[in-house]
Formats: sequence, C-alpha cells, structure tokens
Amino acid sequence: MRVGEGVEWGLHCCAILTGLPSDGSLSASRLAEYHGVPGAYLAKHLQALAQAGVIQSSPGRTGGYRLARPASEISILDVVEAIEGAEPHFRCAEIRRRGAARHLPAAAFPSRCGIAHAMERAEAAWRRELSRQTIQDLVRHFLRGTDPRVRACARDWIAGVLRPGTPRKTTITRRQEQR
Amino acid sequence: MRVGEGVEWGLHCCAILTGLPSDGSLSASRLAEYHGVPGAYLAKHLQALAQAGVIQSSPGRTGGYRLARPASEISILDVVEAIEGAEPHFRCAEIRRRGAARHLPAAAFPSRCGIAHAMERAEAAWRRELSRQTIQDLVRHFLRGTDPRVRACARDWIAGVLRPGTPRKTTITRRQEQR
DNA sequence: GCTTTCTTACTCGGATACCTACTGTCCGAGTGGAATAGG
DNA sequence: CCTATTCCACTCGGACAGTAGGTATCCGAGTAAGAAAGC
Repeated sequence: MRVGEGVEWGLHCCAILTGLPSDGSLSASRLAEYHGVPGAYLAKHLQALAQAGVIQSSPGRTGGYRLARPASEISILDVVEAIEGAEPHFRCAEIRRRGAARHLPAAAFPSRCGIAHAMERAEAAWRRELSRQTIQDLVRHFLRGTDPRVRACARDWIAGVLRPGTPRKTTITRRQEQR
Repeated sequence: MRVGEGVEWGLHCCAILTGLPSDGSLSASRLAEYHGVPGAYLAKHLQALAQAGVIQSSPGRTGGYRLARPASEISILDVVEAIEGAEPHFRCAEIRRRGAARHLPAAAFPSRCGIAHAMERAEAAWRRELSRQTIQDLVRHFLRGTDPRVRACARDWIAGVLRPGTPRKTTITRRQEQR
C-alpha cells in the first residue's frame, strides 16, 4: 500500500499553476525543472490531470498547462484520483465463498462481506478528508507559513519563465544568454 | 495504491480463529484449505501476524495458530499493519527543496510540507476508522447477518478438523477415512 | 502392565523465483510565432 | 512599409523499456504424538 510520487508532483504543480496570471500557462518541462523531477515522466501525470479535467492543456509553441477551474474548486482528492485512479484500494476477492463454503448458494451470503464493508468505510473516511482540502488551501498554507525567501524564489521563477506579454525581439537574445 | 490481498486473508483467518476453543489451534494449511487460497503464501502472512503479536504460533505435530488475545482487543488496523507494515502510505520526497529553490537554506522551509500534512491527515482518518472496529465486531456482523447454512458450514468444518481433546486410538483411523 | 526410547509425520520459519504495476524514456503529430519573400 | 507565406522550434500525446514490490513456492529446523522396545 503506497501512494505513488506522481501524486506529490501533481499537487505541487497545481499549486504552482495557481500563481499564474489568468492567460498564462507553463509547459511540462518548465514545471519539471522547477521541481527537479524528470520531465518526460511528469508529463505523463500532467496528461492524466488534463484528461480528468483538473488542468487544461494548450498545444503549440506557446502551449502548456493551466488550471481548468479556480484553485478553490479543485480538491486534493480530485488530483489524487486523476493520477492514481478512482478504483477502491481494497478489492474483496470473496474468499468467503471459496474453500469450505464453496458449495453453498450465492443467496446464502449477505450482499456485502463484513470485511469489505469495514475497509470501504475506512477508505471513505480517507477520501472525505482529501476532498475537504483544496489546492487553494495548500497555497494559502504555503503563503502564510513559508519564509519570504522561498515565496520570492517561486514568484521570480514564474516571472522569469513566463513569456513576456508583448513579444519583442529581445526574447530570443535572452534565451540564448541563458545557455 | 492498493491493499494487498493478504489483508483480506489475514482478517478472515482471525475471524475463523475466534471460533476456536481456548486450547485449540489451526495450522496454516487448514486455514488455507478452508479459504481456498494457496497455503504456502498464506503461511507468510500468518508469520507476519505472529511476529506482530496478533496471533500465536505453536510448533510441532499438533501445532498451529490461535489468537494471541481476545478478539475484542484486536483491531482491524492491527491486522492491516501487521501484514502491510506500518509505514505511511504517502512519503514526502521534499521536492519543494529541489529544483528552483535548491539553493535556499533548510531553515527557510516550514518543518512540514503542507501537502504531506494534508495527506497525513487523510491517512490518520483511515487508520482511525480501522482501529475502531475489532475482529469481534466482524464476527458479530457475520453471526448476525449470515444465513444459518453458512454459519453451520463454518462450525462443522472447525469441528471436523480440530483434533479431539483426548487422544484416542481412533484418531488415526478417522484421518485415513478422510482421504 | 508400565516406563523409556525412537521413529515419524506434521508444524512453523525463512530463503528463493515469478509477475504485475509503478517508474522512466522515447519519438511522432500538431500548433503558433517569427523570419522571409513579395507586393 | 504592409501582407501573405513558409519554416521551425516548441508543445502535447501516446507507445515503448526498466525496475521495485507484491505474489507464489520451496525446503530445512524443530516438535510432539504415537509406536515400539525393554523392564
């Protein structure tokens, strides 16, 4: 039982995307370099988020990802289920009907195995807790509890990689200087 | 993210062991044949349960497993953690310190990443729910909601495989008759 | 008939293969900006 | 100088390997029951 690290990446990415201007977007490779994770693999998770409708992708040279709706309307559960899938963690194999009780008719068993029921309740509690907090809550927590230097770092990085609103000739020069 | 089937097996085994007389025990192979699961693999999980102190193992020809304490004092969480391990499902990789914020001192970050904190809360809710219900609750649910035929099947099977309290010469004959 | 010894069958326990699913990487289709050629 | 065209760099998207952890199996050490032998 283990949560894949894609969930952590996805949540961090959503948090960063919150800091974008409404018309801005960030590419998978930019998000990957900001977080220091492999870009091709992060792209896979971002695809899953896009398919689930959590983020929106725009193609082309200036394309990238942005949040599909306000951060206050994206729960952590949305992100988790988009990346890990919404299947239940516990899958009842109905072993109560195998072995010794094999020959008994299906009608002799209650519709739900008690063990499966107990596990489902726990999982529901887990999901409920995740659905309570939104990406906005995460960002708010970040803005309040984090050192100004870290906040400035994030802000400056976004400003640096965001394409300027009005294209100018100096754009290319700047790019080449970076190398 | 997925709960291994060993958890389901372990819970069913604990439930069956509840029906034993105080001096009785059941071997791994008997429990496996009752549930229709591979015996060698079930043995592995029973070992884990024994090491965690949930069940007790007795060696030798008449050995086997029995509950280490009353079923009312064994929570579902005890069984789950014995088999799956007690490590947290979400492991924060601290990617907030990688990438762009790499050069900032460790002191600039709050002690706990907000994302990790949110995930931990959800996991705590999951564990809390599992720790509320005990093996006894499962058995009670089984005794109440299950068809008499199923209950009789379980009872008879236990009576059949349990060694008689007072050893007699007929013991061997009985065994051979079963084959 | 009783006690002691021995055999034997059964138990648990850990070490060893296999297989699914997560992790990681690659290349192709598509798009929008920028340079360029023409008017 | 302005406009239409072409080109190209950059984007996403899905298809393709590598690896860790769960699944399944085996064999060895140990024990207690029961048979057998001796008294």
